[in-house]
Amino acid sequence: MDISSIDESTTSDSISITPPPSKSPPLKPPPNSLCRVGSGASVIIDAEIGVEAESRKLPSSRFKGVVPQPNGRWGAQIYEKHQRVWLGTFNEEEEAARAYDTAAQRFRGRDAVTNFKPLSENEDEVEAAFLSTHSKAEIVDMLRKHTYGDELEQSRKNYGGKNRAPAENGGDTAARARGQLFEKAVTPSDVGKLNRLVIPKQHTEKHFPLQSGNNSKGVLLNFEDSGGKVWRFRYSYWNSSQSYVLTKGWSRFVKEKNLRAGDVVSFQRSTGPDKQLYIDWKSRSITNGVSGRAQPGQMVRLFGVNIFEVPRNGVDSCSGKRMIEMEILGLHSSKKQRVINAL
DNA sequence: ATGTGTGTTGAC
DNA sequence: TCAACACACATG
Repeated sequence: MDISSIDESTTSDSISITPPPSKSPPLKPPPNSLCRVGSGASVIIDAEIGVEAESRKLPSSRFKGVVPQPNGRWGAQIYEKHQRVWLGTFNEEEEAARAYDTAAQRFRGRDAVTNFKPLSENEDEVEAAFLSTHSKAEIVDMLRKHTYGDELEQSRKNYGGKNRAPAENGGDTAARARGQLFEKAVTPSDVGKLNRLVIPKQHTEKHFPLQSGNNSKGVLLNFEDSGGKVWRFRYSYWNSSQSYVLTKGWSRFVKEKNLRAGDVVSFQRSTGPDKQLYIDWKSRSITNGVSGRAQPGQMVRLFGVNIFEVPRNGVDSCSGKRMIEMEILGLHSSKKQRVINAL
């Protein structure tokens, strides 16, 4: 694997790569003259003569960036700077072709020559935004893991406002990229004296590793918050209530973040090879003007510097950031609260 | 044992 | 830049 060598230069700047002058995308698949029979060794049938010829030769793909594999599957690859970037292997030739298309658009811009791509140009804005907010390495990683479609879908769902994270600058976002696992609006008991957070069952089964027989005492999970602070929670199953819960460590989080019933905690997991877990939170509804909290449109200032503008359109992903900004500035939690109340 | 994806080469 | 080919080596 050589993803690490992918350099990151064309991200937020407008596409400067010019398409090949003589070609006009999209590439249309040529007539189906080759038949792939079964899997493994290829058999090429000459349709004209009707003679079946055994051949060790692998069938060429009709698609750009797609190469046959010895076992009948298909590989996708793209070249950049004298180097091949492997995009993974796929069961279907078309699947590999789509992977190439995606990579081509990320590597070479919207006008890149592709196999299918410009078929649906309407909803492409979201995908274009998605591509531009992920590094090449991340996109390649998704393609190789066959998770690109899911990630894109996630991003569509989260596409509520314009407060998307800014594009990466040095290609360093590979370690930061994360996919949303789930969110929960915390209940009064989640932030009360029970010192636990109930994780909705459908989410635990989908996202969290605990298997009932496996670990009755639960496991310790590390979550990183937006300020880079790591929180360790015990994650376990409570037979009494038949629920999955975060216990030890949770109350400290509630206290430091000053979580209140109705606030939303969200969990993410790194999309990269490391499976780092992340936790973040946002206020229930800033527009409701919960006492002691910032109002919409208000500029949060600290030491004379504008650090955060409270969004006017209700809850969004930035609403917890004042805490984080203060953490960066090294304030203790008690002081943080005082600063907030003073705002 | 199987399959992936890299090393390599030569054409375009 | 690109795909064809062979096969080292990763994977289970």
